[in-house]
Amino acid sequence: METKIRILLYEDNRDLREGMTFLLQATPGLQLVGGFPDTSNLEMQIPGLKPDVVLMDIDMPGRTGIEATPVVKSLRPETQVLMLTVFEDEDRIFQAIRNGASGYLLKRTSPTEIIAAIHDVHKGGSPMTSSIARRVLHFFQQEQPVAQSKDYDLSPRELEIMKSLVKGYSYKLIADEHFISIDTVRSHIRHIYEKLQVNSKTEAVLKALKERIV
Amino acid sequence: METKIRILLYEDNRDLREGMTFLLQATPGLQLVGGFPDTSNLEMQIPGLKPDVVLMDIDMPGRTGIEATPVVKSLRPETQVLMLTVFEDEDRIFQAIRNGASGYLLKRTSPTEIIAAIHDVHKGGSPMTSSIARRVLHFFQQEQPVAQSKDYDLSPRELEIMKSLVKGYSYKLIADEHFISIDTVRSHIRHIYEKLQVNSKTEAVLKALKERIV
DNA sequence: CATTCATTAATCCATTTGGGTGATAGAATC
DNA sequence: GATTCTATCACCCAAATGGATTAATGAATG
Repeated sequence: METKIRILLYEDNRDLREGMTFLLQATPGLQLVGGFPDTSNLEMQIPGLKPDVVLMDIDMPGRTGIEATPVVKSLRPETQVLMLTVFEDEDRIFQAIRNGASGYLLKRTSPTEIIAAIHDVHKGGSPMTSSIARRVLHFFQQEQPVAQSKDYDLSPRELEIMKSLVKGYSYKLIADEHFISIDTVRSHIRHIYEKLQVNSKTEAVLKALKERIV
Repeated sequence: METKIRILLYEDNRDLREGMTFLLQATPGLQLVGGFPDTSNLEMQIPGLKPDVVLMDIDMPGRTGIEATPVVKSLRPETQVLMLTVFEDEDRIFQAIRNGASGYLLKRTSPTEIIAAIHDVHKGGSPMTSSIARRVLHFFQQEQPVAQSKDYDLSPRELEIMKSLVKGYSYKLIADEHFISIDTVRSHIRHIYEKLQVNSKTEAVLKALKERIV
């Protein structure tokens, strides 16, 4: 065993924090470098303690774990944040993930699995309680299945124009971008509308995004 | 142990298929109901064999596992599809997930873990190799962190109008939808543009979607 | 009570967009 | 060689949109 994984713990519940502290200190290969009940001193603690992995509770007084996560990532991008919480609602899961969390465990996870997850996240994996993973996958599955995503058969040029539309450009801008006249742009766009069965820029853009045409 | 989990296997490599067959048959609690080298007879096999869990390879002759997955889900929605493959590229991962896969394991996963994953997916979880999970999370992290998602301070009414814009409605439609005059709609929309710092419907809709205002 | 904000509405005007129609040239297909 | 598809451009017209301004009402805030 070369260097130990440096762990920093944020958890406001005293019992839980002490339990985790005990667990982490008793585990070879891990080094607990700190444990705090709130994130008010993140800006000092992260650069000072240089943790490899931060175990982050969500519901804490002051700055929540969700708000603290992007701060950790900006202070020290190589630090991996592992959420360890009781919340299982999609909102909080996705907020945590979008904010830079690399893993998401429920507190009922066994000590063995928590230790495994710490190693896992440190190696570049993303440990997740499987019910959390299901919710994450569910998010993707609300979109169109790719196999039956219809082919609208846009020509190469029409696709380019479509992309410009999705950038929010006006006809004039698109014309300048592609060095063609505005009437040509309009001509392409009319063909696009016909193929997509829409009749306005906004509808076309929405359809293109939803059905992943661009 | 009440009823066994019914497993169906699709894998074109003969050695692998036989190895998996051996493993699955030797495991109590699981019942292998079939193993095939291609998905050409899905439409007969799924309703006939009523599998609880399908183990699906991606790269097969004829219909690939990615194309077969939505067919399985439409033939028998309660069947869980577990991808078992060597491909680790984001495209295929996301295609499989969007098409309805409930788990995604790499073939180098150990037999013990594969068995655990089958139980897991059958219980409603989503087992994923942690490197796969990392890629999935990475997808979300390309978006704006929520904590610093600016608050554009739209009024309740403006938010409603915004939502209608995102549905692709014209001014006239929005007016009808909310029983107000088209001029009122225009008034709200101008305020929205000012707050979002944009100056067209498409830009507003794109910004609303990207920054999750709606 | 004065001020601010949200909601409603209107008018004027310029620009953008959408629909109809037609036309030309080159490439590809049959 | 005829046909079809793509990309280009043009002209006309109507409808939709965007910008500037003004204003009345009511609710909320201070």
